[in-house]
Amino acid sequence: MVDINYIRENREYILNKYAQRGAKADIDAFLRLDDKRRQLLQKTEQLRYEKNTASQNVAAMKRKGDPAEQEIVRLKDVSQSIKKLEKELRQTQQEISDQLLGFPNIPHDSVPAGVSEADNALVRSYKEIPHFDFEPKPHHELGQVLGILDFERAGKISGSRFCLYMGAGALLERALINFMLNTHTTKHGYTEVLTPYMVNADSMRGTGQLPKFEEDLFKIESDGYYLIPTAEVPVTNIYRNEILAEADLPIYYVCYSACFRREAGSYGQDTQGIIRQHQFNKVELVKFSAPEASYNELEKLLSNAEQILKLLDLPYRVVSLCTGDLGFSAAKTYDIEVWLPSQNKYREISSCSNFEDFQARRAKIRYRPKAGGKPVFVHTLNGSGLAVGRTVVAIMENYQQPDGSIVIPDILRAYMGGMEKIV
RNA sequence: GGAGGGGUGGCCGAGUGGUUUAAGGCGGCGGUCUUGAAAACCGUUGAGCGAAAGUUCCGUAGGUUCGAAUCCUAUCCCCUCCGCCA
Repeated sequence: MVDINYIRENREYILNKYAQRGAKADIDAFLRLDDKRRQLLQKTEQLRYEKNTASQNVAAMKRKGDPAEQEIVRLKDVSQSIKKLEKELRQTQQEISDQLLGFPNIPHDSVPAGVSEADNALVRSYKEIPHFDFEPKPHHELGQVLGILDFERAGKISGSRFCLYMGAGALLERALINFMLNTHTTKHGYTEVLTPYMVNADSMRGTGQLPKFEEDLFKIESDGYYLIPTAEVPVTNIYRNEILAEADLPIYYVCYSACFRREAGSYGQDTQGIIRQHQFNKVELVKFSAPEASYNELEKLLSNAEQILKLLDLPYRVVSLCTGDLGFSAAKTYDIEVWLPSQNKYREISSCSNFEDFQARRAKIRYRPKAGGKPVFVHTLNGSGLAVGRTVVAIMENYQQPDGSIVIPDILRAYMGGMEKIV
């Protein structure tokens, strides 16, 4: 959520930034509504003041035994007016907050301007694009031949965009989860958490999935719960409606979770293999930071995620998303893209974002400055560290051998009972 | 699923229609005293909106009333017992 005062005071700047984003937001209509609200509020409070003081008089008169009927009759009118005004005020406020919840975050000034993926800026890349002496196969072919991925039976059990891992495939997925968690907890200073996979609507609103992106979520209609599309939701909401101490910051959490996405509107994309699934595993990094430190924390978080790919020795590049490609809640996002030989291109495997106070404002996550004074909204950040299924894809494709077997990266062997190769 | 009990400030806890403008305690902060500390004593101590006056907030949302923490309705959460259950 964007600060309403900030909108009031920086109309031009925001119009410009939203234009860069390609966001449709009628700021002027919004500001007119805000004016109306403040007028209503003033009138209401005046009347309430009158009511409160007069009510005390009635109480005093009654105590003394004086007749108060005349005053009571007059107050009846005042009370009616207040109710009318309050109703109008409530409606206006609701309208304002509805609109405000629909406004996207404002891109940071360091974000490159652009309209689409093609305008994203390359930050750096790691490792040469590998050359194969044979035609590299896609992971789903390799997986089916090796008997570690079974899409047909997954379709029978659930439907399309689900997958069934067998044997060494399941073990590889589990090994990666453990490897990632261990690396982030022991080398990068994150605290491990394990959260619910079903959350309420307030949590979804807090991180920005609701109200705008309901169609992307799985909902448990009978109970009003939503399946989390990322651990970002439950982990960020740990501190919803709380005031932290400045000494608590920064907070680093790492969380493994299954993630659930409806993938509405992506029909026909990545229909083969496990690139795009309704359910997938992810290890997520989440940070709560003081505002002045958050961009430095973003760089550190990004390099923590990159470290996983370096340890697995997979080729990747980092891009800074342009204004037009930025997600709704993010002020700045780096994507890490891993090389997939079968597609002959880089594919997203992690997305690392600074949300500044956009989520904190929605979720009311604040801290009290050491120096004293009013509570301040924290900055929230998160990034995949990494998407596990896509890491499996990258390993299978980059470590495949001419005979269709897959060499296990050194660092993972200890997590797989010493296994060196999937044959 | 059934029966009961309960949600009040950072925490505990009083408050069943009108000086509650939320008592009291703990904790925190400041001070007195002290070589320093503890103890004791004194003071202070929530959030939102507003330039301010002021106003709102007692789980949440409605309602009754001139007036609601207090009464009514709905709803969420927590606890106890019973049933079911990994």
